[in-house]
Amino acid sequence: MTINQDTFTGEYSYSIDAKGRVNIPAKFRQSLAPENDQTFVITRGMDSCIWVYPLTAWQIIEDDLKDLSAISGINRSFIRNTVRYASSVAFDKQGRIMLSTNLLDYAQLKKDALIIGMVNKIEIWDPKVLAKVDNQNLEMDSSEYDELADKIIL
Amino acid sequence: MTINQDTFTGEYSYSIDAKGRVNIPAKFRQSLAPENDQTFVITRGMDSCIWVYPLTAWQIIEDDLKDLSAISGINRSFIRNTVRYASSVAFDKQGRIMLSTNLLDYAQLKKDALIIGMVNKIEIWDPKVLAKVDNQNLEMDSSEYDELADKIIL
DNA sequence: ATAGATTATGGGTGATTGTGGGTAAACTAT
DNA sequence: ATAGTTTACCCACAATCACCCATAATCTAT
Repeated sequence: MTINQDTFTGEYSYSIDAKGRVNIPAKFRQSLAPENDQTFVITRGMDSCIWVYPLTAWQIIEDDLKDLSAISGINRSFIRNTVRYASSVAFDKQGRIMLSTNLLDYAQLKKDALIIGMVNKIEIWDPKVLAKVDNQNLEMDSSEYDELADKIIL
Repeated sequence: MTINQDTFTGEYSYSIDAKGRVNIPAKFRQSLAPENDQTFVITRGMDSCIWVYPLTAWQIIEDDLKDLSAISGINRSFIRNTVRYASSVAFDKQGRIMLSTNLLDYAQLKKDALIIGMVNKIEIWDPKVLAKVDNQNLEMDSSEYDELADKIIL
């Protein structure tokens, strides 16, 4: 039950209420380190989903970004698309966070939300959108995939 | 009887109760190293079965995944597919773990469960499903087998 | 073989969790 | 300022889960 702190795994399906709130799975809340002060940073993901970081993890990303110059296009793109939409949110007494309409639109979220632990962060997906992306990934060149699978032995 | 820690062999047949709980064979619980805190990580296996890892073994996998940059799409997809169905579970005072309906459905488990030691992990099968897969494997020639091993991730 | 311990399986109950909604404070734009 | 809107905080309730106890079957050691 006590996994590594600030580490998230598993898939959970929740619903977004009329006010734009989603529940953060209890397991995720429990593994969130106390230093985070029950706070996450939500932002646009690089896929059509919302990324949710523990506050302290995000602070490290910000520090790293300060050291990056804008020479690399990927850096500029990352800063523009990711940092730009980031905001910190604490969860309420019921364990929910509020999502801005901006982020909801970006991730095409309506009623149902799929919350997936991605080890160091959390992703919030619309189920249909994720299914589509999954299919696209199946068609992707698998040699890189095999390389990864060689490194990480299950 | 001094076996290696976190090493599992043998086949046991158990029943899943109405609440979705299965017993972990006493021998397996005893060989689980104390650092695991009586905790396993369960996830989808290859074929229609559930994989059960000692917690510390899974943490090594997670640590490897943490080193992958999320800028690469293939990395994100790999991480997502690897951890998506994983969750950590401690066994209760009677030595049982709870299986989510998601995993039960995936492995087509109903009442009877076959628990098999796979050296570094444990597999949970529905007896009929395993029998079918065994037959398929007999019909497969070894060249197909090798090809598959290259393609299938994990 | 017998007694004691361990194991497998079932169930009960209080606590937690997910979800909805209410209300008052804070903010916006006229 | 005022009306309208949004946000923060509170309460409620049903469903689920964690934790405890009970019992029968099996194993262990004398």
